[in-house]
Amino acid sequence: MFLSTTNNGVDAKGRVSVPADFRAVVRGGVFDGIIVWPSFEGPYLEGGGQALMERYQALIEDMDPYDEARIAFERAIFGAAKPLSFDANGRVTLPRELIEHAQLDGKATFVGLGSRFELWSPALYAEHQTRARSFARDNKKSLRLSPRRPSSSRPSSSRPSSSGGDAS
Amino acid sequence: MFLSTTNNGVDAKGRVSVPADFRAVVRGGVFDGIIVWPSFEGPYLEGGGQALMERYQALIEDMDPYDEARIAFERAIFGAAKPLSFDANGRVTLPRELIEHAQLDGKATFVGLGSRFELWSPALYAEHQTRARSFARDNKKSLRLSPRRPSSSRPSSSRPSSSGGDAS
DNA sequence: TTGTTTCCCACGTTTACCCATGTTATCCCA
DNA sequence: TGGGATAACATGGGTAAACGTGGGAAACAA
Repeated sequence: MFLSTTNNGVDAKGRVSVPADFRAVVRGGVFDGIIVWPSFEGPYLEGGGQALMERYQALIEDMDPYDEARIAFERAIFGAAKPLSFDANGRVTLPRELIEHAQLDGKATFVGLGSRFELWSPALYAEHQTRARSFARDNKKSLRLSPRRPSSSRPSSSRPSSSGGDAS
Repeated sequence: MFLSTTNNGVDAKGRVSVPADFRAVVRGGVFDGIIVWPSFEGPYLEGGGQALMERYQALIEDMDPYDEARIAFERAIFGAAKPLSFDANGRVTLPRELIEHAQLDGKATFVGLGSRFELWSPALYAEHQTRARSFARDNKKSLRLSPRRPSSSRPSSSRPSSSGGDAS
């Protein structure tokens, strides 16, 4: 699981050290590296291991072969994704397009997000963070613990809670 | 898996370098090359390795023999598909009709789409790329990662083979 | 012949691999 | 508990191989 935030340098060749924790997450797959693509939400990159790509592929292959949404996703995700393999020291070389998209200039911030991660220019990330914070403050009321599991013994809905194995 | 987008040159002889990553995907089959056909959706080419063709064949053979859609697919894909073998440097020579269909003029953009790829004129692709990205952004909610299906133990070549019509 | 296609070689650029070094974190033992 | 040794990590740079590209000779068809 990709966790926490790390700030690493990007040298003149576009190389950046992937945090050791992140490397440990993707270790073991046939492809020893990460897969990175430009976000279509803003000036940052998204990434993950090969397993993440395979999950996307499984999702997409469930759609109709010539569905418009399917083709759009294929082009937006697979078409823009770059597999970046680790060198002997755990670094990857970011292609120029990705550096430009994220406006990286000597530094890059890895943000772990569980099943995937993001790569930001530190300045842009700080800005994004403050905005996200104030957004969260203004909208915190909508962040209640959703009706995930009414574990308090009140059988309000007639849902027989199919998987009852919540042994935590 | 075909990933990322690459822009390569098409010389006067119609030769174009297939990206090394793409070559690695199809390596190992009996036919050392790619199979390309004109898309019936627009001015671009579609392609893949021999394995992709076999998957299409399996799909089509599941349709009724005289289904109009089946005949159309057979003509559009198999009838127009050209196997292009690599030369010593990993290039293929595009036939004239394919170059004309995709309106290639000196440059060609390979777009990896997971199990297959597309070949575009860079200018035409740039146009479609922006559309695909905004479409994907607007519809990304339909791409939920969470319902991870437990049946994905075998990533590729999901040949059902249970219905015994497989008389090879 | 003339035109087309296939094979071969040569070249510049880019990339991946290799080795070296400073710094931080971790461990062990006094 | 503190300090030193040691390993892990991040970083910098040089070199050889891979990659994309161009052109020409030989084989083939018209």
